[in-house]
Amino acid sequence: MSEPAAGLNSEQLGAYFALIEVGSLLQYAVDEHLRADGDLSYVQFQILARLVDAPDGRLRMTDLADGVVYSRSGLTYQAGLLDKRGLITRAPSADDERSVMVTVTGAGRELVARVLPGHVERVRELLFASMTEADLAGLGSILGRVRDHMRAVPPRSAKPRAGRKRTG
Amino acid sequence: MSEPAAGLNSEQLGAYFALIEVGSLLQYAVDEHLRADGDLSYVQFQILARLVDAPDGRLRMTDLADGVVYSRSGLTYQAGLLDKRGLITRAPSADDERSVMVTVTGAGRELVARVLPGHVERVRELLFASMTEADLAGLGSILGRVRDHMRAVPPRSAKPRAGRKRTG
DNA sequence: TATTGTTATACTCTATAACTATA
DNA sequence: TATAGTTATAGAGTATAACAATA
Repeated sequence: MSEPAAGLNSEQLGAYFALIEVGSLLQYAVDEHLRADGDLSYVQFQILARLVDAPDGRLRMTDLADGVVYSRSGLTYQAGLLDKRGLITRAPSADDERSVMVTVTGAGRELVARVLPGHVERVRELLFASMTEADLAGLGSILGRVRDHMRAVPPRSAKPRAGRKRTG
Repeated sequence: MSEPAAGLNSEQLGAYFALIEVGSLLQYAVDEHLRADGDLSYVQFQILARLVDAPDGRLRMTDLADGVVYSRSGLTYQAGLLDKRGLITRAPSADDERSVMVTVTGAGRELVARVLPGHVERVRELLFASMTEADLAGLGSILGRVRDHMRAVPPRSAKPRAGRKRTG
């Protein structure tokens, strides 16, 4: 990597490493907080947060999996844990008997509300404390476009990110 | 999170989510490639890459752990895997008999050289393809400063504390 | 005593494949 | 046949604590 790196100049390489490192450190920090403060993994928090944001606090398993980028079985596992703790409920959908609707319970909402302040506090402290207004605008703009691009790029393996099952 | 989020404005929230998502998608993509192309996890690749960059291709276990931000035992586990595959060697340090020096082997260097082109290709395709020169300069500058800040921030109470004090 | 690293162990998480049931 | 989800299972990875050796 001290070499030209066969396609990335040193400025790109630096930005790439910084992005990976910042993302990792940030995730590590918030994950630590969520576990200590709410006994939640980051994934579990994301699931709950999505539900809290959803109309009626309800989403199909598949929609959740699409968002969290998990295998179905992985989501079933996590949903099982959240269900056991009374943070969500699961019931067959009325529209489509194959589907399962996941709903946040009051306890789930309360837990999210409880950990959210500390969560955003960490984020602000780590990510935004050292940024100017211009930095924030620039970062948001650039990363927003990058994200859109990433989502648009067809996955190499040519299958939808949602259910990536190797060989079905 | 549809609420004011108790401390982050919507611009900050958007930047935060974009950062997490971009970082995750990027890591997922390169990890997938490294496994398919070199049977390496991202962590293993990082270890090898650091060694390739180090003088004489050698580093102490502790220095590696510091860089990769893992527990010692985790690094020992990963080093064991790489050692078994002949990609690194381990030997007691001459300076300090407690230390273990890790060295990349020729096979290790070859493997890194083999996967690197595809690796950077993915990064360019996903991360840089949609960015302008100005974007790159801005992103590198901002994230570089954020990383320095994150590294400088004293880690919150490690863990043993039940209720975290020391809010600043 | 503090530091370096390994080992033993337990646990979390994720993915694959086989399965059921609905469409 | 295709889709939605669960289950069984297996494997990778990580953290903790106990440990040995060296400083």
